[in-house]
Amino acid sequence: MNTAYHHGNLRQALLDRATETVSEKGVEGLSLRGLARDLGVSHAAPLRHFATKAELLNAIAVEGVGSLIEATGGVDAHPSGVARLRAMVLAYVDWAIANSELHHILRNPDVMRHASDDLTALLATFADRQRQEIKAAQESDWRTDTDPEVLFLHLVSLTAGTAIVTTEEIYKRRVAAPETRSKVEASIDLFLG
Amino acid sequence: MNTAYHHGNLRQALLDRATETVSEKGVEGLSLRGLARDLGVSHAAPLRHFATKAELLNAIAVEGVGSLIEATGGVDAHPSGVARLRAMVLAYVDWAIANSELHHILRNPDVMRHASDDLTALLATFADRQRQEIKAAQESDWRTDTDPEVLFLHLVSLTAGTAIVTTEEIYKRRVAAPETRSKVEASIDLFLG
DNA sequence: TTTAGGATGTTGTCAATGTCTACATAGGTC
DNA sequence: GACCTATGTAGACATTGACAACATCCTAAA
Repeated sequence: MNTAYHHGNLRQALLDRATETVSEKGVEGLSLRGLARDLGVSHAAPLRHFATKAELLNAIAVEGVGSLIEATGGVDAHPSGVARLRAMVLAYVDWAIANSELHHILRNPDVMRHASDDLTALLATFADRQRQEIKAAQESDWRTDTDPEVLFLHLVSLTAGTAIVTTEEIYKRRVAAPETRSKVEASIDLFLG
Repeated sequence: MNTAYHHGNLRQALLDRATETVSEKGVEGLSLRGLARDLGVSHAAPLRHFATKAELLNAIAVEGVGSLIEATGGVDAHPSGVARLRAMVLAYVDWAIANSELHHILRNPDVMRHASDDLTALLATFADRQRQEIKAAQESDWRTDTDPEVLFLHLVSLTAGTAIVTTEEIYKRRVAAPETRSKVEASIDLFLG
């Protein structure tokens, strides 16, 4: 039960604290030793759970994508294909806003550079879901004359782009405030409406 | 005349080599000392030009945005507002594909975190240009019934998203290949058409 | 109940790195 | 020809990622 030795649950504590630190000070600002200090363990303790810094970042990303998939999963209640698509995009953006630290980590090339098989598999799962929703929407008579792959490209671009623009500091200030959320909906509806 | 001391033009050499290194090994993989070794100068020589690693990365980003602005600048020849908008978006995406290293650097939170005033000013310039093109397009009768700020949000999201999706390893494989370029055009036209 | 073995932490160590300080030299200016 | 500044060098230090050797707790098999 909640086993573990001196600490209790070091692995999860590392993940949590690391997520905070990265969102505050970036990947550069994250150090395994600093993490160990924060949690009151010895400098090498983290290595028992993550052999390398990249491995830790990757684990955070896995958690993140899992959370994203979960957040965009409660979509099945909606009837029409387009409504589901819309709900999914908005759920994505809302998730990115609510979990901007995780979202930033997923966007960080230095994290994705070392993506594990687990992680890429999860991302593939999510992409499949998007493709599937496109198909369903087309079957319910939405943009039936357009190449599904073009719609997919558009969806992914727009979704990722919107999440970034509403989330990253550099854009946030310049774009869409105030009333960001309602503008996001209007923007999405340019595609889905 | 190509002045300078032992090296010749260390500053530019640092920028160039650093850009290469970052695109190969990421920001984490970039080290000032490694850079110095590559260029055959002493370990502290780079500090004469960039007091800190962040400063170097920032300088690269400034170069990058400058190049982007230049690349999207040859747009004025086009007549209609929408055609100009279209040309600008495609120029952006093409630039991102042709200069994916620079594009990645601009997308890296660890770079943007330390953005200088110069850099943010350049980015603001680019954003202004985008806003202006939207206005021109609306004046030539494109989507006149839509809030310009919503169009701006949509444009920025779609542009950034498309560049990312066609450029970053994780997406590239899964989206739009083959014939990426023609799909990109088709996707953009869903918005501009 | 004891005990072997794995999981988890600790301490010690090493090379590499960012950054600082003190020193050297080249080139242009008065 | 004597300075001054830009540029580069040499040395030093704290921090870091990573490895190895050792310690301790926990569990399951005997």
